[in-house]
Amino acid sequence: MSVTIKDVAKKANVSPSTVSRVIANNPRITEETKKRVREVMEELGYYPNFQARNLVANKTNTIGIVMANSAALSFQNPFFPEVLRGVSATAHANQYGLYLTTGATEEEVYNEVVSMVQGKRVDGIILLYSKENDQTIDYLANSSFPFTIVGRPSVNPNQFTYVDNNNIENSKEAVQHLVELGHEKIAFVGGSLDFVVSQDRLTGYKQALKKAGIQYREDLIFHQEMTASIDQDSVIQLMNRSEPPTAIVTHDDLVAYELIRYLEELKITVPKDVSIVSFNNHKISEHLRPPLTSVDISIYDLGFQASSLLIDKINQPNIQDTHKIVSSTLIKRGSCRRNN
Amino acid sequence: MSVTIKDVAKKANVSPSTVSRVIANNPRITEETKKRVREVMEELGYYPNFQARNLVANKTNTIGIVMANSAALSFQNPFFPEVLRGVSATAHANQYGLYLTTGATEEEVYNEVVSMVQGKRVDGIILLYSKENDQTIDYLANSSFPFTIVGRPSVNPNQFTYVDNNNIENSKEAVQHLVELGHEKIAFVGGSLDFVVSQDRLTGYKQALKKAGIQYREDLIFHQEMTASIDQDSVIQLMNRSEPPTAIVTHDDLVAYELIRYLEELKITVPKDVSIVSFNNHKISEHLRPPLTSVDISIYDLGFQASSLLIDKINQPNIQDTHKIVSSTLIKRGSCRRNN
DNA sequence: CTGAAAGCGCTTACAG
DNA sequence: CTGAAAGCGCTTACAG
Repeated sequence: MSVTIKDVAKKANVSPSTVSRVIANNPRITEETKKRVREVMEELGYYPNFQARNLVANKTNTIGIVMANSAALSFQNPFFPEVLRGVSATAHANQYGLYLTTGATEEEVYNEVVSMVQGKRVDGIILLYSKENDQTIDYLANSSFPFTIVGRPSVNPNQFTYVDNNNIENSKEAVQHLVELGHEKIAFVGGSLDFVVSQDRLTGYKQALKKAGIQYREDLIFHQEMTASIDQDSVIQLMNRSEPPTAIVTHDDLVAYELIRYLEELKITVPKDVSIVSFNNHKISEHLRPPLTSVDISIYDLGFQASSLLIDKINQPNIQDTHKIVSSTLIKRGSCRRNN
Repeated sequence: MSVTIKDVAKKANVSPSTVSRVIANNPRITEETKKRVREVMEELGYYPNFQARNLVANKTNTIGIVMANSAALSFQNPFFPEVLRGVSATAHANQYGLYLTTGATEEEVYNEVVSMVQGKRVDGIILLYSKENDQTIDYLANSSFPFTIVGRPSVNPNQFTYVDNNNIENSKEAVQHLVELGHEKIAFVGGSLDFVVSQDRLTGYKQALKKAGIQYREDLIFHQEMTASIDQDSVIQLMNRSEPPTAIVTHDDLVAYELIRYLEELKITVPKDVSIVSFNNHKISEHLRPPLTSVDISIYDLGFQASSLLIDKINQPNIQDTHKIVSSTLIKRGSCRRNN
């Protein structure tokens, strides 16, 4: 079998306890002993068994990453790799590994989370989403287990530690940009309203309209449930309205490009006939035609901060719940034009 | 503290061994006893401690995912989420979780892998890349630890279990497509030559040229080291050659679009002036302008199969090494045109 | 069909 | 400064 602490102890003529203390770099051990033990460890190729260590230390040095609903869908969301990149940076700097849920349904994800927590598979959890009436978040909230959320919790925000953008403000700004360009018929294509981010953006949209004295029209609002793809028929419907929009707000750049394509098939050109503002500012959006006006929500930072806050919580269990608002910027490019 | 097997045993008036057997659904336990024990487990909210179970069972039900060089760069590669989606599907179906490396350098990744293996943190490993002279792959090859590779190993392929596309053939086909359209000056923008996939595609490129009787020109070959972005200066250089290319093969769709943008700045239009064939067939490529001719390499499948093969290896340690070639298709779209 | 005991590989008071 | 012992929460031969 593998080399254990006993093998090292025997060969170095010390007790297993001493070897353990050398690994922990306990100051009460002589430098001399340490040196000798370390040489033997090297020689034998000793590596600590994580399971044994985790069991007694009650610590795993692992962060659990929980995706919304279905792993499969999350992987297709351009948000995911970028937020993970941010999470990974902090995790790595603090010697944490990453454990991913793979559940295909909300129910499965919930069960995975419960077993991660109760089974002590991870030291803390990052929820990559915030939605209403989510049993996973309810469970965590009642568990006193360290976790952070990417997104504003739907209720009692000051009882949670989370990171978020100011989504209401972002959306308001995006719409105001269109209003300033003379648009009044502005459609809104958002994600599922179960997600708080979608709710907030819709709120910002409404606020901007109100401020501009524009009547809110239900028939210009769309919500994409679940899928990462937009529905072509909805686009056709939308543009066949008696008063079709001259501008559209979408919730992701790739969705925006898909939309642009469908508009094109209807002989509608962006930005000539319709202006578009989007969210996420995908790396490729500045290089595409038309270059997309998009809100950069600092996805990397969201992940980075969520991970930092979580590690703080793990290390200081009684730390107060807090939140961080990550900055956003509206990047103006060629997908918007003054409405004549 | 948490509820343990002992608590359940006491309350159910059985021994811890029996509780353990109920968890394992051991057929030698009466249905009656099982029922009673399960009720108590439910009542007490018992969940098995993974660390303890893993320690004694010497099994973690976790797959380690190893990315090339740097986690940060891999996260930015569109290949990553899609291959992970495939891996996740099989893993989930077989009740495995996913553990991700976060290393920032090749050295760090190597150390993470060694400690994952020796520390028994995972049951098997999927290498998401194959490159030459890689200490990680060498280590795994000598360790008799279950692992699979996404990509053809650079040496002794039949001593490894891996999945791959037929990259030589794919590349050859892509180039032949351009040749058939009358192109002779065909540039090649590939990834770092350390990666076997890049080598194979270059080989396919050369084979296609040779077959068509076209002279190979070193000055039309570019390799992107590490980064996910193309270098604008290289594009300028390339197009300022005395005999600039009329067609370009790139290794990723998003790279292709970035390239197209830089060409545009030089007043070079795709496909009018230059045709482009790419790899990966990104979901968005059919919706963009120009729609990209791209080789669909079934990334999801690569992940799915790599994961399947790995789980087979974990369950049957003496299974023979094998490999799977995943199909690819050249998807013809609007980025190529006949050379006049 | 079930239990008592040993053990997985560590860590950590408790002694000395 | 170091060691012997107990214990983390499980599983699994070995008995009966």
